[in-house]
Amino acid sequence: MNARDSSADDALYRTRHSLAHVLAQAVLDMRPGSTLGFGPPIADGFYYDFILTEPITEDDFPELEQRMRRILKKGQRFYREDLSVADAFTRLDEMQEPYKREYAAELVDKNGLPSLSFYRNGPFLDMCEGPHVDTTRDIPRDAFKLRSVAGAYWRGDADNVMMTRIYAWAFADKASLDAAVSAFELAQERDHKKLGRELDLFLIDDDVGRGLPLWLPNGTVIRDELEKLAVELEFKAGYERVATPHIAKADLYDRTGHLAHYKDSMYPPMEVIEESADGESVRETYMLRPMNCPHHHKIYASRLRSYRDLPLRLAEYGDVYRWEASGAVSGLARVRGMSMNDAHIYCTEDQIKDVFREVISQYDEAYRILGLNDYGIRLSRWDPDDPKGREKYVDAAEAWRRSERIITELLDEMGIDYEDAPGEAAFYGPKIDVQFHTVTGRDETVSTVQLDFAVPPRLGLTYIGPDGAEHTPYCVHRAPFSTHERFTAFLIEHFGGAFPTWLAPVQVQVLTVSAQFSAYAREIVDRLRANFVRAELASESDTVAKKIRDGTTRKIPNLLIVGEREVADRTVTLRRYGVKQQATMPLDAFEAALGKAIATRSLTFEL
RNA sequence: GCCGGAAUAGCUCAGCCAGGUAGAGCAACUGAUUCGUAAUCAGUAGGUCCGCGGUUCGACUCCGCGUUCCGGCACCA
Repeated sequence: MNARDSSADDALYRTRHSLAHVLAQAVLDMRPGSTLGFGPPIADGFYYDFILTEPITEDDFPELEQRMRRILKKGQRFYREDLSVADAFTRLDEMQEPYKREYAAELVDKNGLPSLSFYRNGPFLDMCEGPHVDTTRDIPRDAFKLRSVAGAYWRGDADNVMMTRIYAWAFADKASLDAAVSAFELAQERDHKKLGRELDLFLIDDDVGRGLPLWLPNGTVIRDELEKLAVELEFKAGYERVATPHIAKADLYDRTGHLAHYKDSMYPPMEVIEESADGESVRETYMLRPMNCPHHHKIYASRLRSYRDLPLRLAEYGDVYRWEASGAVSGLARVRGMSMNDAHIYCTEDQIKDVFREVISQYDEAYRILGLNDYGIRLSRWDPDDPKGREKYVDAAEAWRRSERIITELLDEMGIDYEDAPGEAAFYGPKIDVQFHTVTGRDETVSTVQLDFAVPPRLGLTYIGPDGAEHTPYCVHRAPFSTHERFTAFLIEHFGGAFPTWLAPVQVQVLTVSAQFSAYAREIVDRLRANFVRAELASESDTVAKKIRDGTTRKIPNLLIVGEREVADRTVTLRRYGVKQQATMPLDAFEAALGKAIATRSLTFEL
């Protein structure tokens, strides 16, 4: 069911898959009359979906686990049985498993299977491909743990019934289970919502609205530093910055096609009525913009463009608003108002590959600076067979094939490994998504490069070619730093809140051993601040131990301790976050090293 | 949006199951302390127990509705 299942024969797969059956048996025992969905192994365990007669909550887990262990103890043997299609259907009807029955019919229809396999262990019977362990005694009783209960649509389709999914961890032995559970708990500590509160980075206030974060001073520093970096990288690559308003007339989004595809996830229209000079009232409809491209397109279209002007690169950290589904909104990761690291590159078809190369190398540079390397590339393509395709994609088969071919060739030429993802394209064209594996165990799209063949012609964008005739440019959309919101959420978790000096809200905190040294401490702070270092003086009335504890809790990267010795020698004692060993050095040397670490955006701070 | 769970001081949480109108630690504030490496001491203040309704002599506690958050699913230009 996913890529990880290729090792279908290995023992752990069989253990997890068999445990799913054991869970189902225990659930049916506890909730007789419930019906089954799917119950596959997954990366760290397994789940099983049910329609339950009575809800199950996490409070039921101890009892459920106990029932499972009892089943394991019994040593139920797994028996496989292959039934003809007709017999299989009859049996599924007898079992009163309508969802399994539906799936069986589809397997037979689509794949033309001549027979279907069933597995029985003890009283439990399930239509299933296998393989399984020999007996439930082969499964370690202390290497699984129920994790959570969740809702999930049957077959992943929101038009279907909602089932109850029970997730569990399962491993080959207790040590692996314990390791996975404690890794999970550790990851919870890095949750950006938790760290965002603890480090005073942002807040979300009900009176302002769901999904509309307010950036606090500390968080704003991170935003500003990221934006500064983005602007530098873009400047070097020949981008020109523009600034455009947060709203536009609804008609514009009608012409681009955004309304047709995304109306439901836009804030509703604002109607205004104005009186014109001749006394007529003129009604106009405005919308909060859900993306910046139409505004940039209008800048492109504001004058006649020659092929000599291309590629033309327009960049803006643009604020956009999207009516994200209530259940999707979460912290900074998914919001309704966001600031996007946007740019649109207008180019000819011949230039597409070069533009992509340039953008990809910019991504490499950005990731290198931030020390990000745990990611994969996904080629997000059109899916011509998608039953909902008419709503999801522009209808232009030839243009889809053409643009996808260009990008596929490019990826191959660059020797980039990618995951092919039909059905993940934007409505206006294919894209390359950078999928990060986050420390909290999720996969998420952080950056993206998109090839848009559809919107420029709709807005009548043209350039004059060498042949003297009008042509339509392509538009490449790119956002290496995603939105400030999502990217910061990602970085908070990546760094666990302990940002490198150049990104840290407070870069240096100076602590005195006692208040009698505060003149020197203040001098240091003033000197650093004069050089735009975010330095501050720690509270005077606390003990040294307390000040160190506070600075460490706030994850300030550099604590400077000054006392009698430092004042006498004009030195500072540097205590780096997470580094046991301190170093005492001349103030000048510290300033020079710090200045260099900040200027080069160093992750480590070499002394 | 859907399924399930939760909401008590700025934060972390106890009290609620068995109704009798709130408690701790940290943070904050005030004072004392001036200290060499992860919590100095004392005091003060801080709560429409998410909101609205219902049951009850009486509701933080029970019930209903709503809001927000969390875990997932769906969605993600």
